[in-house]
Amino acid sequence: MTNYIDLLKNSNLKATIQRTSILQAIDQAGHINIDEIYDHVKELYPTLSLATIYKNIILMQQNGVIIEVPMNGEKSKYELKKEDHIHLICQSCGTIQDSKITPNRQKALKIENFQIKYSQINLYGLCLSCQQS
Amino acid sequence: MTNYIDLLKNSNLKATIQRTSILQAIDQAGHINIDEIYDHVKELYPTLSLATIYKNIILMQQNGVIIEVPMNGEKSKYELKKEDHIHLICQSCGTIQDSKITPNRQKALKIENFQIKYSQINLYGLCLSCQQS
DNA sequence: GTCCATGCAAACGATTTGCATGCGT
DNA sequence: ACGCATGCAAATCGTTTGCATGGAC
Repeated sequence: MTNYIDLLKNSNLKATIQRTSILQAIDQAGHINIDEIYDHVKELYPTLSLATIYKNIILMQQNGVIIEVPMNGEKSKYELKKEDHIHLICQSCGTIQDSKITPNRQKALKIENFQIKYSQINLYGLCLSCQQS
Repeated sequence: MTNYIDLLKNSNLKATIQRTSILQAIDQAGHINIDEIYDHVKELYPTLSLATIYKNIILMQQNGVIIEVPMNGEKSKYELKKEDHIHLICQSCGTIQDSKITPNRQKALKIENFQIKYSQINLYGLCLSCQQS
């Protein structure tokens, strides 16, 4: 699985144990908010402080290691940076799935007179298992 | 232009002058955050308090009169509820344009095994006039 | 050894709450 | 007249900051 140390060094950040722990928490969860990162990381490093998480989340965003996923009403979640993709958010169970932006989709989203740098697409609804229950 | 009193009554909310002022501020701006609403509304009703805005924003969201537009990094903006649409957000000048979800787009976004209730699509980039400068 | 990162506690700012009064119905 | 809405001030919560110490390079 991903080597968090290299990920940090390649982004010009020192590889501290706090940072690799935060990345691990994000990677394992897929999409996770600050408090959840704190809960997760505290088990491995009980002395890690919330302030450190806040400082590093900002830093890692600036350095392109992670990205913010603003959530309707709730606190933003974070994910490791990867290709642009769509989020499918289940309103019933809360799980978030990723879905690719296919060439077809990309074409459909093209817009005259506006040059797209990146897209942020959240589709809210019901996942398969929640549809069935 | 929209009749804010009816809009409120149809949503089972009392039509107070504070509420119509808030709706007017949102409608005129198109997309606006809490502080901007406050600045705008204070000119018409200097006694209107921030607490009232917060309370009503939550209420009007619950009653489907307005919707939240979560913004990357910044404070959420709000807009009057209307058909699902795409937001084109200029990273240079900050303006937000709306763009329709055409049948073609809708089709491209369809997803197997996920039932979409509503979509939240923000495309970040450069608007025409900022591309030119 | 140097410089940056961490962790604590204090500061700050945004949002929420409780309650007495006012207003829409 | 009734019950909800408002506005103030206080309380609360999330986030940021300053600074002394520790750790990565």
